[in-house]
Amino acid sequence: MIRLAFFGSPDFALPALQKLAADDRFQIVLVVTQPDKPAGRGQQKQMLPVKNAALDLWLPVLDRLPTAAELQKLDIARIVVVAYGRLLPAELTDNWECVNLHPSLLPKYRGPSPLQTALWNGDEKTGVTTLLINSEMDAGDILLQEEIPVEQNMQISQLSALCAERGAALLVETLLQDIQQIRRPQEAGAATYCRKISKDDALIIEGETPWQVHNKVRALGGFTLHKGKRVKILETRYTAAGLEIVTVQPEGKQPMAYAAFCRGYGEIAL
RNA sequence: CGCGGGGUGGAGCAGUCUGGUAGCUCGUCGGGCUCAUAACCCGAAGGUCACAGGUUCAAAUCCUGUCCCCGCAA
Repeated sequence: MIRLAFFGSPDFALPALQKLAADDRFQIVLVVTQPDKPAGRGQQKQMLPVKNAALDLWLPVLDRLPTAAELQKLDIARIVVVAYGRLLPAELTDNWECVNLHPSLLPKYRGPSPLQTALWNGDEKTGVTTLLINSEMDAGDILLQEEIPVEQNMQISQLSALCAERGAALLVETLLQDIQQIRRPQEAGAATYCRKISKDDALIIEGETPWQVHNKVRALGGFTLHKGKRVKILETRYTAAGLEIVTVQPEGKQPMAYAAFCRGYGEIAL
């Protein structure tokens, strides 16, 4: 049984956590996650998805970074990192093999928003990569990689769920390999980076082509201003005929079909 | 106590400030026109105006309380 520490925070990390926890070739001896944050309407403190899931699985949870000394006592073989949310300190990466799951075809899209960026750019394929963590973000040696095709009308939620699932399987496979045997360095010159997404990126700008609008909507959840109100464009469909708005949500209102929206508010000019 | 919007026939909205017996664009049903239609014309059904209490001759509308939904932000 391979003893592991699992670092992760958001939904994307859940399939990996659950798969590893359910597999009796592995034993998760510690789950490390980000501390609870005030979130949502009302600013109540809320547990992050991984913390929640870990508690459900009766796994020990730590919501701060452990020191090397603390980890030493647990006698772990490896650290597994899936969307933890911050860089690991050198005292951890130097002393353990830290296996990270990254949802892109590295060295393409190093950084915090590979899935969104791939959709935003309208890429036809993306993928999942397992790699060793070093001191530079997403730049460590690649272990295993798998391509995933991206359909034209795929939404970020679907792509994310798909990559999380495939990634979890890839992670299991990786952890059973002889890591020193399969590691190969990234082609540094081919590296591209994606940046952190901000809410303003989702604003649909005048002059964008239908294809650009579509990609923005499915990647970031587009919004526009209509008669002074903010309107989210939740779903669009892109076909040979052009761009079709499917679902929309005005601020303070329930999501609604675009046809229904038009009855009350009039058509959106893009 | 983070900021804010909203709950009106099946859908989306107007009406609320300046109380006076419910309206618009659709949908549904019936009829008509047409070679035909998601087009056009005529007609019909369908609403406890979120809930409770209060003010008033009179409340969707003003006051108080409750429930529910949502946007921002983080």
